[in-house]
Amino acid sequence: MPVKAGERLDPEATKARILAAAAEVFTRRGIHAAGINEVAEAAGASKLTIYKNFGSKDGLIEAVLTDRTHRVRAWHNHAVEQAAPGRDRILAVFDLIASWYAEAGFRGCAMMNAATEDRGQDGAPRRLAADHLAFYRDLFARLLTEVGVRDPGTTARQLVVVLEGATLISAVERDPGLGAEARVIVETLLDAA
Amino acid sequence: MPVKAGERLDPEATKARILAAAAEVFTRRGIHAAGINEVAEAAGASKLTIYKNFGSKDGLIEAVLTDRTHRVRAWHNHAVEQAAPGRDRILAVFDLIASWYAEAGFRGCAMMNAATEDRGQDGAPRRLAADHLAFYRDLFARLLTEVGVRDPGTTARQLVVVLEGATLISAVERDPGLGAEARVIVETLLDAA
DNA sequence: GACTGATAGTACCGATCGTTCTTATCTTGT
DNA sequence: ACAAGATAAGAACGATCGGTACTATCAGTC
Repeated sequence: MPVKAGERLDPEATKARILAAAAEVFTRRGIHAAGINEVAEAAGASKLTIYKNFGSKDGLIEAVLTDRTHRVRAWHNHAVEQAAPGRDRILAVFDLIASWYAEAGFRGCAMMNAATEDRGQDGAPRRLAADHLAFYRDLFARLLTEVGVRDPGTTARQLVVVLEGATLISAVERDPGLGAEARVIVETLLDAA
Repeated sequence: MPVKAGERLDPEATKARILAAAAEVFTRRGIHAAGINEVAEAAGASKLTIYKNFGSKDGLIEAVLTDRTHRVRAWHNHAVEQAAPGRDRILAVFDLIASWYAEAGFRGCAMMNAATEDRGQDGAPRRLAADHLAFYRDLFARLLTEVGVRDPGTTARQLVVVLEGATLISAVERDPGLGAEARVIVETLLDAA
């Protein structure tokens, strides 16, 4: 048995490697459908290491989703700061998601997918999905306040509906064109706000 | 072992009973998470009968989704015909889904949920989900043509984005209020179209 | 150079999965 | 009365699941 263990002894790197592999496998195959063995193989890790680091499959799922939502938030915050203040900052969010839809292997929003797979359960996935939606709502509300709309909270919720609707349909139909469509809807809603 | 088999010998009724039970279990627990045993128990049917009627779990899933999309289509077609011609017919669709969100046990759109659970796969769920979206698109396009908007196809796609976005968020957040929110968005889009 | 800690690989466990099969019971048609 | 067909109940099967245990191998430390 050729074994070459202990190759990378940085625990943090190992953990990150498992997280990245799990995110990829969960996205591509679905959380329920993917097994721990599959994640372990994709990560080049043993199941022992996965359970040492994350305790259980649910722990791994929660860690993957938490990591994902933080990355997405940082991603949007950065893109918004890059854009010129005003209406462009709102549209920058939708430009970003339009490019996301066009990525190979795009399968929709990981948080919404996980919450959907869980249906009735009130576990971490649903909580993280709700938090994720709240992030978008707060981000939009802040940007809408900057441009001086009358009711930022209401319009922000509208934009979240458009964002998630376009994301879902783009994933189901494999159509990156939803990004452009969402942008048009958003411009209409901003004009009316 | 008290056994009372052969009680209802109407094969069609048995099939319908299994379909209804499977739809309920799949909705409440998720398609992957629910097992055939669970469906059989909920239906008061044996696994033999399920496999005789539907061949496999995939066959049952496809039958449940097909039945569901046909019911939803009939439901919307009927509601639209009841409403006065014109803009009200479009809003009637969203009034209907608003009441749907408020139903106990609402868990979102069965077709989108099934397609989401399946992720990458190109099986029946994804095809049925795409067909379901196409139905909404065609329905809206027809109603929008009636009210004489400039580009019915484009606006129809926008309304589908709003419908599915509101449905997804309402399911994740357990908030029936998304129905009213969707209606406001739709009115704005109609005003601009 | 022995010790320690992290790891890969793998066998293993009980549970559950989808699926098939057997048996007994019931209804219907003759 | 009896045969035929449908069904419920549930045992059984192989596969796979989440999770654990064991072993061998490596890097770094003393």
